[in-house]
Amino acid sequence: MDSQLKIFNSLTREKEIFIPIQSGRIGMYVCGPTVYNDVHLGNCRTFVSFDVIYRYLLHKGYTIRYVRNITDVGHLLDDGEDRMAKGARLDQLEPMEVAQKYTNGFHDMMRIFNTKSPNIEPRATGHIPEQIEMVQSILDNGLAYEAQGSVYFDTLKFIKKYNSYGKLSGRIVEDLLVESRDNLKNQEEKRHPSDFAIWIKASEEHIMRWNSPWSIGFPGWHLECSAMSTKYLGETFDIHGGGNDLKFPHHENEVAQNMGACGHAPARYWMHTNMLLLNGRKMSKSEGNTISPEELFEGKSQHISKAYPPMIVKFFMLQAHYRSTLDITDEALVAAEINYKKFMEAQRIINSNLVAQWSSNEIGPKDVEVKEVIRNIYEAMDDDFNVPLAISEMHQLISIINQCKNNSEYASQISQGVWKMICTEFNIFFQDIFGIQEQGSSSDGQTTEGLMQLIIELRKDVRERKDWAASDKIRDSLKEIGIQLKDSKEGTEWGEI
RNA sequence: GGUCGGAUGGCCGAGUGGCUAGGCUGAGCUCUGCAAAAGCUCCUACAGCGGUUCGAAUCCGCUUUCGACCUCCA
Repeated sequence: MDSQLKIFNSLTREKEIFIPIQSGRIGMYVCGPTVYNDVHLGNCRTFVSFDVIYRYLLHKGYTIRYVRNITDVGHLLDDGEDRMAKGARLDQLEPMEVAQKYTNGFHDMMRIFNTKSPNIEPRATGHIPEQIEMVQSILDNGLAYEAQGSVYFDTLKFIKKYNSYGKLSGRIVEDLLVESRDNLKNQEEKRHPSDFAIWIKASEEHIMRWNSPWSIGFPGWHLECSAMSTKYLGETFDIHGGGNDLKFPHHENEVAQNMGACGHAPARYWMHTNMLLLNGRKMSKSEGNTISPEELFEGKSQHISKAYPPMIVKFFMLQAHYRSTLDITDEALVAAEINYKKFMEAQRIINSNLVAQWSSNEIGPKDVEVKEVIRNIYEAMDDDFNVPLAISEMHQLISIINQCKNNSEYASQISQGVWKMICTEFNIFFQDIFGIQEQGSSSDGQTTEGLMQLIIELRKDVRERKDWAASDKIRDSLKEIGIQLKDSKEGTEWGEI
């Protein structure tokens, strides 16, 4: 609302007041997935985090261009083989088929987590000319050199010219300069170990290859993001995000490339999400310490006791700040599940007219308290998107909602306007900003609702006759198939367990 | 080894130089035919050792310990 948005900028390691370059407009680039394998949960956490950030910025009224790339080329394996090519060999598919398959899978997962699509989702392979142009610009500026068909970024010259290499990731240039790595391919072509390839000549067996002024080859590791962010957001834009593990070398080199080509850094605010942990360690495809989204959803993992549907997993993720690590434990997931249900129940109360009719026509004594809670939610979000704190304030709101529902006298202490405010703001945050939605039910909603009303009606007759045995049998049987009945003075309600 | 970031109650997790986040679990109570839900109450922690301060979990130093990055990784 009125308070100023603060963002923790990785560049300065401080929270800064966010001021967009162009008033009211934001350009945001987030590093997307490499589509040579199924998405893992860690990716999901990062993209869920940025989704909430994106949604909150939208809610604040900004016009945003949100760009998130798909990396389908250009990353080397340890053995020097292109990732996409390796995937192709394993699956006996065309490289682009592999990319498409996993891109589809990624999109499905983003939909399951109810994240909004970026405005542009560019693919690295679709921007080879732009990348070649950028290589040429860097060469023209004297910050790269060609060696046997490959082009390398000249970190020594870059450091001499700008003295800013290592700023983002906190590297010490002197250390970098003495560093030496011997297991790197084409080491002998480099003038210095810290130089990195921006164009790589393809070996004979390399499948993904494009023509260029230097060789038939493919773009370097970090070039795509530089080229595509520049193309769609301009040479300087507002926010650049990604996982913490991309800080070095990926983002550091990205900055160098942009400065090398355009003369200035690409983004004003760099945001990094922290890692999702499993057993206290980073989830990692290459180390095998992982639990897949599907395993979580289906409960098929040694690490968990039961299945956790996507929205519960998402809610679990939101309970930690994006810059904190989050360790997956069964206990924490159980807590998230209970909380999720609590929120869904509150939403149901809000959407019924019950409380509205009890609220006061005049200013109520509780109004101030409610407004305070709502203000706290906004303040939490404005303070570097503190979602967990915002959620804790929403628990206060839920407590008020529940008391209103239980107690018409309590409800009458809140004015109609403020009750409406509770409803509006709760839905804004829960649905629009956190992007939580009802976990899909297996059966058709309307039919179930009708059947349940009938059963509740019949059971009411039984209860009026004080036939508790029959009444309990209905309730117990329903419970066995996952439906919970709740009796109260106002009647009986039902919900899925 | 270098760089960076953590260490908060049974568990998860915010935050701050003094005004005891929040949630989950556990115990008790209210409501209720009994359940369930909800409400109320209780369990009050900041790794250790020094220092700065009227006052530190919050600032500084050291120690222990964990993690991330330094190599593809969200």
